Amino acid sequence: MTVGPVEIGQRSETVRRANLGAIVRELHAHGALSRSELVARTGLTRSAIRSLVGELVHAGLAAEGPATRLGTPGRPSPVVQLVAGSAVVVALDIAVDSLAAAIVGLGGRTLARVRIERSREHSSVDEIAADLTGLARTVLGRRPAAEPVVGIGVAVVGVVRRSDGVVSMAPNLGWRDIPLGERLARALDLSVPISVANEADLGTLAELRRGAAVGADDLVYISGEVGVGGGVIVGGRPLTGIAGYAGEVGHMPVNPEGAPCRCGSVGCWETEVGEDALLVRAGLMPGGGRAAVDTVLREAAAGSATAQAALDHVGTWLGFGLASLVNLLNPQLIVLGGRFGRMYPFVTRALHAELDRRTLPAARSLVTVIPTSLGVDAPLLGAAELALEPLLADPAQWVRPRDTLPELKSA
Amino acid sequence: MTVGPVEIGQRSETVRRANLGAIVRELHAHGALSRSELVARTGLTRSAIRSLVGELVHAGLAAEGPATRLGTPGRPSPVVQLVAGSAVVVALDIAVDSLAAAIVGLGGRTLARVRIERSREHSSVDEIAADLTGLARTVLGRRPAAEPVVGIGVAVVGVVRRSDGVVSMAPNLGWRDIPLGERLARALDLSVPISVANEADLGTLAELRRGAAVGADDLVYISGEVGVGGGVIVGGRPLTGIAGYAGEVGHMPVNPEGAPCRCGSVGCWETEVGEDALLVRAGLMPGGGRAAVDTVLREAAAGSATAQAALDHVGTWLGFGLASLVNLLNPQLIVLGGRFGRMYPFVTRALHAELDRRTLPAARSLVTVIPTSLGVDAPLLGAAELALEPLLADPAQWVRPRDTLPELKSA
DNA sequence: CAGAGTTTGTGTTCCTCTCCACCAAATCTG
DNA sequence: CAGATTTGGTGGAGAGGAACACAAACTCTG
Repeated sequence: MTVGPVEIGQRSETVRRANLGAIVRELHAHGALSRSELVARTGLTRSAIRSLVGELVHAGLAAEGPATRLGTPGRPSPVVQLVAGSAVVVALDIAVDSLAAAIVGLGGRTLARVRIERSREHSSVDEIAADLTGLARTVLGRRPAAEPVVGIGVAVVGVVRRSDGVVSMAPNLGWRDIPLGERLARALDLSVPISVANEADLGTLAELRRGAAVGADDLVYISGEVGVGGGVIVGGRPLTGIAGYAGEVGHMPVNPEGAPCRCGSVGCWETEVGEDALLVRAGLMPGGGRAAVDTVLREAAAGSATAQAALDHVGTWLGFGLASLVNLLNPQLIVLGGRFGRMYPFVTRALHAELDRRTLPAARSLVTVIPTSLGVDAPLLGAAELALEPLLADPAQWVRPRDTLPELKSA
Repeated sequence: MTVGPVEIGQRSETVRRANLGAIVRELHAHGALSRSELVARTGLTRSAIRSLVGELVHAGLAAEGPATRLGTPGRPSPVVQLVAGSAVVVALDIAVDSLAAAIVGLGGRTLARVRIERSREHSSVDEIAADLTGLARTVLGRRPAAEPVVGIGVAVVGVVRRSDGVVSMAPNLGWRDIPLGERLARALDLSVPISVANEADLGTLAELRRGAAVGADDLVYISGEVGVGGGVIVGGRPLTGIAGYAGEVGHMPVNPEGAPCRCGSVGCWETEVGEDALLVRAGLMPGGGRAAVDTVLREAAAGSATAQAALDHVGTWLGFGLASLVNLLNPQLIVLGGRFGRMYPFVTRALHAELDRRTLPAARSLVTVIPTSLGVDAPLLGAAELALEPLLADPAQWVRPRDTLPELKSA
């Protein structure tokens, strides 16, 4: 219910921008809304809504449709909707086992999407950049019309410096200090801003905007893939930290007696709840990927004590780590994503037992743990949201400024 | 450099309010500033600054003094300063071993202050409320003139629900679900808003505004008293969580094999780095308080291997827990407060070694660990800042609205 | 010591945005 | 079908900040 911080030193133009942004944000989040609903949601007057919506319509960003019959008395209110084709972004996802690209329009509609499997051997920047460029061209070709592209968002399994899109570390890819943003910007050659962020952080954003966490302003998302990632929403805003490295929950030290971690440390959370920890305890080979995890789940469902013990181990340690997060962040919601989402029914008992044991009652009573509602595409959707952010924050840039009012008056 | 989030649905009045707030906030944070410095800092024009400062002066919240000679060419700019006596708050602090009260004026000047020792036996709400009321009356009597009181801020060693000032748990006081805000409001009978918050959270705020962390928008503060508390600043804003319970770092589980904690859990961070952990390892009796800690530090300085080993243990575990926070929050600064501030020189080696071992290099390279620069009064100052917050956010409420401009014109 | 240059305060004018009041339109209810 | 209710449209009013021109005060230079 609040928009981002407004810079000090406001002018009337700033007000217009903020109000336009508020309207676009509401429409982006909730889909079609009648004018009167916009009045109620934003607190703006009918006159202001009329003027601003008129401007959006004139700029082609929004369209007004006929009123929906509600059965209530009073003049029906026309329904306003963002035009998905008025501005689109390219979303890219570099996951451990796959690459994906999508075209997503204003309002959040996916206009085109493609995902390919990726062998873990081919992880050089050149190969991945080339593959992604190909995917991007594919989806750009598949979009219905020549919708204008206003941004590129990239999700990547690695630690990313937000300011310039440098991947400072990605163990799954073997990358260190790779200027991914720059590389992809050059390869795609679209001359629009490019934003790169961590896959889990973007999954969190997607969950907040389109998934199970809509409306949860204080949120923790844990993504279990090969490694363990996470994202945090604080007061409705993504937690980035000073450089964008925040949310690396997988490398919280939890066990002083633990096993060595890929990051170089010992006893990281990931070494207890990561994919390989589960597989090894279940008697399987490490590195088995998603299929192996599903095997464990099937075995547990069939009554295998070994499989269930492995899942209990993961569940207990999940609860152990989550207890830290609950006591530290006092979140409203914890969303388990990635493999954890599928494991959820098998780990929930151990997880909750540990959480009950180790969290402060006050904070415990307010938090709910749920599985993700988005599939593998969560980071991809989050990347789209990230790329759309500038447009939502300041739609005025895309609105032709001062020839709307006379036209409105004469119309 | 940013003000708080502005509600959607802005009006011109909102703009004025935000700009007035920005000016007051700058003056509150930096003390005296010339008009031209205000222009530079806020981005507002000279005209706007003139009008807004004029209004503040007219309302008595600010005063303009003669220009300071800078030796630079050009017309000198008058210096604007907040009038500390124009609005004051009552700050209260319920610490483990002491109670304190202060009168703090706009701009942050402490006009009166008193602190008394408290025996740990007398911890009932009635006793503490009575003592605090007495202290408050004392400082209110000592203030120079009859400055108007605009708020009350309370720091307490316990977990506090921000919305209504209920202390949900305070092991040091033996409290559970105590409506402290309500009790104190009734006892003080000042008919001004009262805000209650955790002592460490308020220490963090004080450190951010008045201490070693000025300008650090992503900050972690760890306060070591009998227990271990903490506060987090994210993007310049205090992290509260959904109900205000955030920052309970003392109860992050860190050691599955650890000792039982007062909170009912096992292996909390507090059980490894808290006061008693140090004392017992140094061969002293637990519960010795500040004096006992100082004894350990003296012994270590004198070369005692036992004392230094105990400090190394604390330092290592401090680093272990801080590593979680660094990987999770990617802060710019970590401030060690309370007993940790005094321990700093003795634990820094072990702490940094552990931090180096367990944090992601990217995040590690950006974070600095420093001891606090504020003394025991940090929470008290933070309580004052908390109580002043509404005034800073919207000084327009305290400004007589619309009789300034005519006067300015005729003057 | 005087004039040039620089910086800042002052006051006016203009622009933009929002709000308010009134009227018109569309729908439901009895 | 008439009244009630809700909402949209329009024009005027009010408020706030920006831009501009001018005046004032200070430093620097010769």
